[in-house]
Amino acid sequence: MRWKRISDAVVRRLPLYLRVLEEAKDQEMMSSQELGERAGVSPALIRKDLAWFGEFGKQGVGYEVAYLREELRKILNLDKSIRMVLVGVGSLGYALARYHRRKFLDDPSFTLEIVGLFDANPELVGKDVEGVTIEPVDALTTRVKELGAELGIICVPADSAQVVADKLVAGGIRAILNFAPVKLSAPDEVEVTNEDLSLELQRLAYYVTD
Amino acid sequence: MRWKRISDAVVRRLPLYLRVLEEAKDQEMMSSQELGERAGVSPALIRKDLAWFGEFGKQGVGYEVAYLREELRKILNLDKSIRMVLVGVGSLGYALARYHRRKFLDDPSFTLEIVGLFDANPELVGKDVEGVTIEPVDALTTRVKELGAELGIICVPADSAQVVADKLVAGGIRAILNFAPVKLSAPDEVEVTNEDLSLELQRLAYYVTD
DNA sequence: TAGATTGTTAATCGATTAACAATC
DNA sequence: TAGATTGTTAATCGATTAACAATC
Repeated sequence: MRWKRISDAVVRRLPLYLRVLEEAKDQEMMSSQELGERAGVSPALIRKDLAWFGEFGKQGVGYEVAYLREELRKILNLDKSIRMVLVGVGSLGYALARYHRRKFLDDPSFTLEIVGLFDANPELVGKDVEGVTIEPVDALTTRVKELGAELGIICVPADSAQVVADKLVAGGIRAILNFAPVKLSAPDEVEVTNEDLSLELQRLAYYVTD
Repeated sequence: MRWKRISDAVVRRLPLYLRVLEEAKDQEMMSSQELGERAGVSPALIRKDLAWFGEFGKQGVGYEVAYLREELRKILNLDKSIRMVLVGVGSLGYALARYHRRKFLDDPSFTLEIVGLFDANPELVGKDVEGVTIEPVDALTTRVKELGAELGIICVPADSAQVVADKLVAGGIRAILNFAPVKLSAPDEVEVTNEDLSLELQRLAYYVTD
């Protein structure tokens, strides 16, 4: 799958469409109209987004739910297993690890697997979280290589986040989800998403005017 | 403070600017050039963003760090206390509650206060998290009113998120940060932000192509 | 066939960048 | 004063919407 560079705005909506299709398992066909209503997006935009990747619909009829769902899974690489590591098993890291491991163990169609957990605290090392043992963060780079991990989740404090990111990158990670409140620097090939909850709350405070 | 409707793209950047200014406490002045580099935004955009709210700089010199910082705090309502409630004290809710309570108790300039915690599980009710006691979710609406809460954080499972949101809205909440994997519906006056971690991971999977 | 809906092109809208006069 | 940087306007860029021919 080698498409031209697709805008992030487009990619961001695809998982949303996928979710709507997965929630409509009972249904045979779905129009861009209906998909749009359920996803909160205009029908024109949905057709335009999908057009970047091919032609998936039938004029006069709409999209075959099962077919479009599988095509979206392929586009998003969700048709194959994706290995992830999570670094920093504090309360947030633990919550995320537990949630995703459970989802992975429960649902065979959920292909995002946490294969490694790491922490700098020796007291946590050796502990088990839903079938994965916490390892020391020192050997992160080599372990990422050994595990073949492609996606990293950072839940460490702000001051160690960049060091961890560098190690993940050195280990060959392709994308990072960062919960530490810092702007990480990484090579252009590595996709970094900052999930900064403090920033988000401060933003919402703006809307709390009397 | 009654500005015309400011674009969300603008508001979203303000907390970022604020953070840079807070990290430069030692510094007297800062140009849009420098602020831009540190925040990862072009200098022109910074000047344009700030221009929506007034004139804060001096030509030929730049911005006074302490002054702009306080002005941004006023714009974002961070100069006054903001009361929040969090609903759903599972592992994610617990992690967020603990993190924010500690930050609030540690740092006197951090004005976002979690004043109420709620859960449907009777076993959790009565438990304490960093000085706040978990209450039953039944009385949510009246408790939100009593506490004067303005901002709500939803960490309940997907199937109860909309019910909780409705109760928060009925209680007079102004903004919601939603971690449940569903698109919530709420009146236009209520600002809803979805922090959907599964969607985010699925999006990142797109960038993990070989 | 008649009705409906796609894929796609053109029009619109909004956000970012470039440029520069004003001025500290 | 000379140099620098703001605030602001005009130009550009990109994303969304509207419209419609193609076609199931």
